[in-house]
Amino acid sequence: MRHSDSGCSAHHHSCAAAGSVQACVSIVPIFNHLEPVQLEQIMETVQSATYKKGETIYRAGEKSDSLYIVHKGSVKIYRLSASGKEHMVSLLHPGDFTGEYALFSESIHESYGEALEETQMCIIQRDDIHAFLEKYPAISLKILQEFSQKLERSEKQTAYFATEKVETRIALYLVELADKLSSGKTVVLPMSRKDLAAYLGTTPETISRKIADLEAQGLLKQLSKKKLEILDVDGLL
Amino acid sequence: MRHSDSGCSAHHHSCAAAGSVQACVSIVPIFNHLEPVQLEQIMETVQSATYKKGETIYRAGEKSDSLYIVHKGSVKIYRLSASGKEHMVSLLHPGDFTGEYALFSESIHESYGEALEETQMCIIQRDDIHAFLEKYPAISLKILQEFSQKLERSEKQTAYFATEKVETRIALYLVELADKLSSGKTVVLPMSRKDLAAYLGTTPETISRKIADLEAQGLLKQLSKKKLEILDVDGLL
DNA sequence: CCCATTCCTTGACGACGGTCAAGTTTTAAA
DNA sequence: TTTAAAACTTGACCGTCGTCAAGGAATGGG
Repeated sequence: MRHSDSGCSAHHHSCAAAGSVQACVSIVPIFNHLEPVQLEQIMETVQSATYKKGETIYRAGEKSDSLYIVHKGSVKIYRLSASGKEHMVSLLHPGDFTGEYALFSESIHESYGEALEETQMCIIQRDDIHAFLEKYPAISLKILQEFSQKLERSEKQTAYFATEKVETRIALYLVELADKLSSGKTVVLPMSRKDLAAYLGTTPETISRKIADLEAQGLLKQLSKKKLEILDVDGLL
Repeated sequence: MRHSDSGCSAHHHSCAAAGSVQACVSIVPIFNHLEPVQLEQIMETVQSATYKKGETIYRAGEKSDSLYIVHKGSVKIYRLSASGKEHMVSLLHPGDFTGEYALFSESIHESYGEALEETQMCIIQRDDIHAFLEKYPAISLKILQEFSQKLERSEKQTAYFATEKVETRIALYLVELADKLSSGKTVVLPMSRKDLAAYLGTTPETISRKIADLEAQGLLKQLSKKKLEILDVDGLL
């Protein structure tokens, strides 16, 4: 097992030896089913890094050779199109990970990772992951499960873009959010209009307008910029 | 290893015991690196089925518990949106597979599979696959590679839909096709305008119009309905 | 070969939503 | 707290593209 320390000395973000990193590994679905002994082995190889709000974690074009797990904070993954438009791929919270592509083929990042707040990441090198997979094949199955779920969601997402108009995509997003939070009927938007637009493939202006329209139709109510009360779920669909 | 014969007796498509199924397994990237002995074991568990043009292989809502590998012919995978619009997810050719989601979690199909011509499929049951993965962990790595590639492509696809307008998507599709076929500058569209529209998230009318526009701009030339000569790759991008 | 069906193309029209701009509110930094 | 910057909203305008409709081309079965 290689104890690489690359990625720390040469960067401006702060790094730490694996200290309270334990939680980081044990909250990830990929690893959280493992025996304590195995967990400990993995934790020995984990790098930790913290990023300030707005700081870039990786950028498109850079070599990609590690798995990033969010420990604390949140991370925005986005792509830039040839025409310079931003598309947000996903928003990562503690326990989520990124960099999967790198694990199984030499590759470079096609997306950007950016901390949305003070964020701590756990980083595992590809070679270390490979060693674990050989040692504990059960991990492969877990990763395969995660991958197939991600794939399923990504294809569903693509289908939405291909077949639904913006208003429908926004409505679907709000309903999905309400389901996920299951916080009654009040939804808290987890990001700015700009980011939401980048996620849903539209513009901040259209988001504002459509939410206003939905409110005018009596389907929801804006409690504040970020807080919406869903009044009629079926009407939204 | 279980030798299920479900899916044959009860259906109207024709089935066959594993006969000339050998090629089927050995052409798949997932398996083609295995030893002959291992290949043979897998082949013993393979079901074979043939479908006529237009025949449905599986539909959304059905239980999903096998991996489908295309042996001969071609298959269209598509989704139907709530509003009834069709989105083509992919077009499968010999060596391609589908049904991956099912392999790692109890699940039902979210898409439809339809034979576009006389097609022969090889079918492997989930339980059999699982047994192989435990026996030969190397297969997991291969599948993980395939998955991460599919995931990468799917996210790129989503980004296109989110950020590019229809004309750009069509142009990008043509260029990609030209690259893949590497057949000089002549491209043969592998599907009808209707299917192409379902793939690119637009309508047959718009496809016709945009291709006509591109021709008017001198970027390509229609040799026939399905044959296009790319005149200016850079102009298309 | 003929006919019916499906596929493709083109036109007219309008809706959806992107862009630009201006004004307002919120946020964060000094 | 004050001030600058960023975020949000709303209006006006217009380009892109989806819809509906009609005519022509290609395809396949009898």
